[in-house]
Amino acid sequence: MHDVAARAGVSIKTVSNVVNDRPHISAETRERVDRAIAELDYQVNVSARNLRLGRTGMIGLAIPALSVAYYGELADLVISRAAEEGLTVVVEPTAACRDAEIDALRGARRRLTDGLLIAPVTLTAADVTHLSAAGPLVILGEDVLDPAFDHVTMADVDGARAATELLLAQGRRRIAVVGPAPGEESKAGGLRLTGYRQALRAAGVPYDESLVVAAGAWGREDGARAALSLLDAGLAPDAVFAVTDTLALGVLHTLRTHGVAVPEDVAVVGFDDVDEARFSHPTLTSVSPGRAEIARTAVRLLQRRLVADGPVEPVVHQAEFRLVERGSTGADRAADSGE
Amino acid sequence: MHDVAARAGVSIKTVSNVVNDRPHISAETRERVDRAIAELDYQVNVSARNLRLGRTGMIGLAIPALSVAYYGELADLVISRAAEEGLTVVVEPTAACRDAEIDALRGARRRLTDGLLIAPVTLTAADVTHLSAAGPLVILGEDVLDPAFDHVTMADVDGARAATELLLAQGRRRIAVVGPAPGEESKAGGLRLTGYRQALRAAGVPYDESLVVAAGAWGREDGARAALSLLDAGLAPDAVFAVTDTLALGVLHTLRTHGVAVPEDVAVVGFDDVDEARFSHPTLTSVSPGRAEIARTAVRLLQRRLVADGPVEPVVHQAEFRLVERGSTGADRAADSGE
DNA sequence: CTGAAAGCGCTAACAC
DNA sequence: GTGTTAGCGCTTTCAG
Repeated sequence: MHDVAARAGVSIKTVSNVVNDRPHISAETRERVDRAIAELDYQVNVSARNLRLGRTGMIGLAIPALSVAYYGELADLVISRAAEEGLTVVVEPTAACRDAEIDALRGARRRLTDGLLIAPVTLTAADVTHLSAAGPLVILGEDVLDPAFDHVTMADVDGARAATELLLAQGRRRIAVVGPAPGEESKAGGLRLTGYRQALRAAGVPYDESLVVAAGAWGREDGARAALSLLDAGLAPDAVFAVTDTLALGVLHTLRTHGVAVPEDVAVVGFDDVDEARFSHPTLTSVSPGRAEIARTAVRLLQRRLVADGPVEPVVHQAEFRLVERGSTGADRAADSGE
Repeated sequence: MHDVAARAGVSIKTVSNVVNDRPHISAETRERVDRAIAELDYQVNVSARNLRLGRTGMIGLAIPALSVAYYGELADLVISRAAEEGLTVVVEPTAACRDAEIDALRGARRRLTDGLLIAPVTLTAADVTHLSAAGPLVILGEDVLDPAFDHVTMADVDGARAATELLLAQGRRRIAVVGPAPGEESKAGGLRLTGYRQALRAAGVPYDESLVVAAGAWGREDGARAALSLLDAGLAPDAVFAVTDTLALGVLHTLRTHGVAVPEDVAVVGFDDVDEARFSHPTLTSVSPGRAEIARTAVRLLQRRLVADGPVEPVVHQAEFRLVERGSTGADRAADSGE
């Protein structure tokens, strides 16, 4: 910067002003400085600027893993939105592990970033003591852990209700649910089960607990196994609502290998609307949780805290969902793929 | 740090020594400093340290997108290896777009990081002029763009040959290839086609160009479409080698919907060994390119440059592949999933 | 509108 | 073994 100033025949302060696009600089001076910058191939030193400004321009994104389709797609969106705000994202995979989530909250990495976006899987409301570690924070996820923090949630209950209503409208009455673990009322699976029950109640269809199958984890194989247990038990459902797309894809697999026609014999709906749902066989009807809106809102809320002087009123934002109908509920599939 | 020094009754320099684990510090002093650090909840200022040291402790990872399974899985591994080296990763999705790839190489972000790992999709050897932008660099990918840089490649040719040999050993003689675009000899598709041809030649099986089907892009739907064109053309292959798993998954889809039994009528092999291959129907035999080794080696090569004083001799490293046999070539599927 | 000087928090010579 | 001191490159009062 000294060199640039010397070459342009101005003071170092003027160079700084030009670089930071300050007003009150004569066009002629600005041009001279710009030329000097170009000639010397000068680039500002980010570390020095950060030191002086007391911020790093970076935010953390703590999620279970990038290899999980939902989070990989979310990360792409967050990175893109953050870039528009001039922010750089550091991804911290937590492997859905409690220690890693706490570390994201309190660890050294936290000092490296100005703020944190975290999608907690294992943390509970009781862990908010850990969250008290200072610094701007936005929580992504289903349940509101502590209303003292910003939350960006999705419409688990309403989305699940809409999915169930679609099945009911087709005359389906024995609608199985795959995924919810007992006792997880406030997590995604539990909330989505709540939406399902609301739809049943509104339609006057009795709730049959034997049609609810837990799935262990949320992988394809868990869905396949759950569907198998449904078939083996002779429960003869005429529809399945799986609380995630990966589970639904596993369900589709089992139904296919057992000669059950989808959607004729059994309709299937998932949740998440991952890319793979557009290409499965049949294509998968799913609740799109508004990933783009979630990413956008999360970055915006965090940025709001970054630029704020004083304390900021916490916000809970729920993204709008959309039910995307595809082949697994009999929708026209012509637009879905090239087949 | 001043406060810590004051409270511990030592100089600021001693605090620095303790924090950085320097030798020649009496246990007693160290303990006193540690206590003061804990009491004051002191954390080093990363920006200041970086400014002083002239480095940031961060590396970039430029890949097409995290939502693409292969790259999402790779990113998880790179982040984990980098963390072991004390490095923080900044992911830069390029959307397989030329401008974004050049920006990763020359843009402002480059100044923020000490080094860059890039998986170029559009850059060619001619673009090495852009690569000349200073700074440690490791190139991930199939072809060697410029031997002046470190490259971490995978065994495209050998892996494809092994895949083809497996099919030949089963007596398959009409082995279709899905994916290679004409004129991309040095890209992944072309290299994998080369391996296929080597295997045919070694087995004395004539190369039939009509069995090679380009696929446009590398999505599931592209594979489905390519398989359809094979069937429509009445080419009656008894096996398909798809140059990526996503293509292979599309191929499986089409075969299934057309009543072609896999592996009885047609065996299928993919390349990449993405997680989804373990759960498809049937499970997919695939060439595992050694993702873990690629991630490990790439981080190691970059770190080598980061710590080096003078110039470093460039290295080209090819990861070891492994052919993973699954249901789509008739392997025992018992271990693959819970079904 | 531009210049001079101070200092962000840390590390590394160099003395003691 | 430990203390003193001089910057790393930038932004920013405060003068002019």
